[in-house]
Amino acid sequence: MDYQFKDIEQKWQQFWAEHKTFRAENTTNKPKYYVLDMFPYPSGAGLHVGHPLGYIASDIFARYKRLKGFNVLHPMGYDSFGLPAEQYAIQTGQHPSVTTEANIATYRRQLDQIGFSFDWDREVRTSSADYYKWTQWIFMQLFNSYYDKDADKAQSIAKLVEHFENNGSAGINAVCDDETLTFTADDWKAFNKQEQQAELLKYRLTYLRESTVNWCPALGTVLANDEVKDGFSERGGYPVEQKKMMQWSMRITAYAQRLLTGLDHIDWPEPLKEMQRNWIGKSVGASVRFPISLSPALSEGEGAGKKVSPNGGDLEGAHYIEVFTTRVDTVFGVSFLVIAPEHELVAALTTPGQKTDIDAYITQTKKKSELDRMADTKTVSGAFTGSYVTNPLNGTQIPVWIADYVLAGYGTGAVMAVPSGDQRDFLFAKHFNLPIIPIIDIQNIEAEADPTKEGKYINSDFINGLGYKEATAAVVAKLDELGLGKAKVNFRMRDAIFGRQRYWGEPVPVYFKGNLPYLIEEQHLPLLLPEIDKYLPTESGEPPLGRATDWSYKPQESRDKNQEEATYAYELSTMPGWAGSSWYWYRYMDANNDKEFASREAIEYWKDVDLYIGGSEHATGHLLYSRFWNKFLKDLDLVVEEEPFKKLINQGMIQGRSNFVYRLIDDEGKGTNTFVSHGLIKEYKTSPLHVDVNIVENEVLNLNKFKEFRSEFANAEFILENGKYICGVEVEKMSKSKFNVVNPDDLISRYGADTLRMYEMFLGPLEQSKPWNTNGIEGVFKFLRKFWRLFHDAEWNFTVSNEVPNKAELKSLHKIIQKVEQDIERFSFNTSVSSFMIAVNELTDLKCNKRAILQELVITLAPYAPHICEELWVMLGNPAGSISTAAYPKFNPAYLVEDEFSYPISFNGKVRTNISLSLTLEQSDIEAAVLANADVQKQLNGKAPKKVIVVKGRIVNIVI
RNA sequence: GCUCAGAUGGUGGAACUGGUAGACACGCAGGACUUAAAAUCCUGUUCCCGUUAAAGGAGUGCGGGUUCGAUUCCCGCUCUGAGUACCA
Repeated sequence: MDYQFKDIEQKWQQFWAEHKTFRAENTTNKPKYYVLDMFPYPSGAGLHVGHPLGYIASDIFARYKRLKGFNVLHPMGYDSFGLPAEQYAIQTGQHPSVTTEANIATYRRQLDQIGFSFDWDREVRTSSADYYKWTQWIFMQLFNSYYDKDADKAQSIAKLVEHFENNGSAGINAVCDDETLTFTADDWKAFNKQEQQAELLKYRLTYLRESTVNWCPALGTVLANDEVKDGFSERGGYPVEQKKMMQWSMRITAYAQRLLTGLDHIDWPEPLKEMQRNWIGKSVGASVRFPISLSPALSEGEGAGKKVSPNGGDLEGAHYIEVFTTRVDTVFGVSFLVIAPEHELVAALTTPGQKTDIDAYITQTKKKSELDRMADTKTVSGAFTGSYVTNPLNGTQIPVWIADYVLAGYGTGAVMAVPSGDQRDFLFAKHFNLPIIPIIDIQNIEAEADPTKEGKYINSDFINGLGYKEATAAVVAKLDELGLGKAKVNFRMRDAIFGRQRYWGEPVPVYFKGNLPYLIEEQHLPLLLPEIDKYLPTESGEPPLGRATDWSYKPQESRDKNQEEATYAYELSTMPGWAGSSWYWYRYMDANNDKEFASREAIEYWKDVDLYIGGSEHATGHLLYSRFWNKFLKDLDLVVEEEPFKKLINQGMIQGRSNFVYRLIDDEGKGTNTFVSHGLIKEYKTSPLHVDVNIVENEVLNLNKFKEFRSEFANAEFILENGKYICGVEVEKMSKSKFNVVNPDDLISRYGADTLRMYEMFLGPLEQSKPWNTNGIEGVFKFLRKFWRLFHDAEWNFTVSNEVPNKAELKSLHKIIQKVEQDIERFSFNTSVSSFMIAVNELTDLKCNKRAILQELVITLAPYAPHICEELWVMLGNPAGSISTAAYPKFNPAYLVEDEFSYPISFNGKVRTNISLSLTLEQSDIEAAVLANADVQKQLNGKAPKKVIVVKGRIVNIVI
């Protein structure tokens, strides 16, 4: 029979499912290998050809590792909580679980027909209660923990309570919202329960606090920083504004340093690590305190000499402005201070004379949206508060300004401005006519600031004449001595906002008593998502869960006593999309466990993910949060590895490749029904028009299908070149509106899954982004037919011989055995596909149908094209399904050695002659033979060579 | 602006640590088979010059360098893509 891919693929997919061929065991003697894909959000659109790219690569790798004798865990699931299902529910009233279910069914069907070797017994769905029970459970562990800086790990909150009871706040070195509050053990005991809870909330790793959040009015919810791109929501592209709200947050900042150092120990792409480093944004510098001076107006007369703010307001104990700087060495160049318009001391620092200016400026800043503020980086603006601070090192009076280029959210929201060394400060100083003090001898500050670290300091008191390093050390030491500054590390990363005002997410297992959050009892997990009638926020602006009729908690004690009155309202917001995906790889280890999130045994066996394949768009979201949760779970000794994903590969994005037709424009400028082929558009006036890529083949438009494409084209006429209509091409995002979506289902029904799998790999390097282009899939399909033909005679009868293979055949086979092994280990699947084509071409030329060769070839190809290989494997007389546990053929380098070899010799770098030599010659003989060769002698022309270059025992170049 | 990645035929792309650039595939051209088409198979295909065959020259974004020898290493530049952006 000819190659009938449809029958073959259906047969084997069914076989694998029925026999659970790819089930992974948690107990075996084999070494483990965990291959993970980023699980998909099941969207309504289904899969397009870009989605399976990474899955195919990981599947090849997983199948290959099985052949190499590993017990491979290769699971799949769905990240099924999320916005689109909810938006759809709002529009249609359809419950999100219904759409989600339907979408999962589509995904499953599409995944199955590509022939992946997933262990479906371990499937997880983040939206199913037996999964999110454990997401809620981990939330509870976070709530019950604080970060101990001395131990550098998370600890139980009970330990903190114990410490407070015995020692008060003294001796606690923990990550906390408000480090200034101190109390004794007696104070603590005197606090009532409410006050104690309020204090503990400042330490908990997940906590509730009023914070500025990214509020998206269109979506009616807050978004995390990584979900906002350029002032718009990542999903939907709606505008995002800043708003103060009580919000759940995750204290990821406690882990900033560990998240940073951990990057050095994992095998991830460097660009991705770099993105995480930038996101964490560590800067090493110093904090410096500038004592607030009396305003000149108040330095005489009534109130003179009193530590009050210039406008008579209370400074609440703050007698200085604290700034963060990475260039403390430039402190003598400070000519003004700038604080953010939102800075808490602005009101207190504003003198009566400056009040109008400052108020006007603040109003103006507030009006500017976040987006304008970002776009407008050219204009210099600001206002003088009227107040001064004192330079702690030389007593200079320094004016305090406000300006929106200083961000309230970073550092202390205040900067010391050094116009000679910082360009923004320079522009500000020029604009407002403030002094610019040169502080380094080689500085050139004619036209712009010069941030050099070379040269010697000038105008800088005790560091004059020093270099950068010594100066920095000297300044830090001096500030430390004065108690006005110290070395400090600052991180850009903020705590992650954890609450979402949405319905379709995990309910937060928390109820409120006296406005403070308390955890529900563990035996009441999971806290099920309630049914509601509509998915919009309530009329009073509460999140959708506010619509639930019985959304309140009865603690166990009141349940026991059957007390009706003791019920407490549950939290109304739900968890963000990243909650469920921040630990899912552990669930796969023990997916059906209803006692624990995963058993200790399972975790100790599988440990971590050996290979993770997914897109780089998750760099600062999922991949960072996952590392954070993993480290937390490690601190609690619930998991065994510090980092969850040992090796990570980013598959490139598949872009769309749009085709265009060119409509002829008539003299009046109106579009006609005539279309001009791409090569001729310069000679006509035309306008481009997207055309469905599925009716274009190798840029040639199928004219009949085009006439059916839209009714208006039924009578279309064409101006052709060489009898064909050639379409234009452009690379764009894959989207329905651009008619460039290629559906894997179509390709599979035309060419089969094996062809699709190999073609996706053949397209180019896995990690490179590239436009999808179906041109060329024929080549892979032809290859598989050729491969099939190797096992058959001219009448398509299965015919293999038991003859002993000859040297040429063994050479072809072992070349491919070695190549595939090397390529898979290097993740360069595309060149392997080429090598298969070469091998099969060679064996076809040799008319080789020998069992010994073909059997091994089938195993080698099986990870790429599993269906056809399973079929041939059985035809070769092996038991069905056993190919997945076969052993990868052993490479024997002896077969690659040739009897005779030929290679080129260059003279002065130019190739002049080709030489053939017998391998029976000894190494030394080879060199002599080359020099004695007639062609070589002719080139040398009787002279002795100046130099002879030998590479791997061969003379490759002779310098005359 | 900063950080990172990249630039090789008509196209996708090969070339592992510097050693015959363009593997493999697509496309294109020619041929075989066929009444014809499709499918299949064979041959050619970096460019220039030339041709019966040859022989020669140039060539991996641009300019320089190191080297017997550079797509590969170094310096400078141009362009493309990605991330990030008043981060003090």
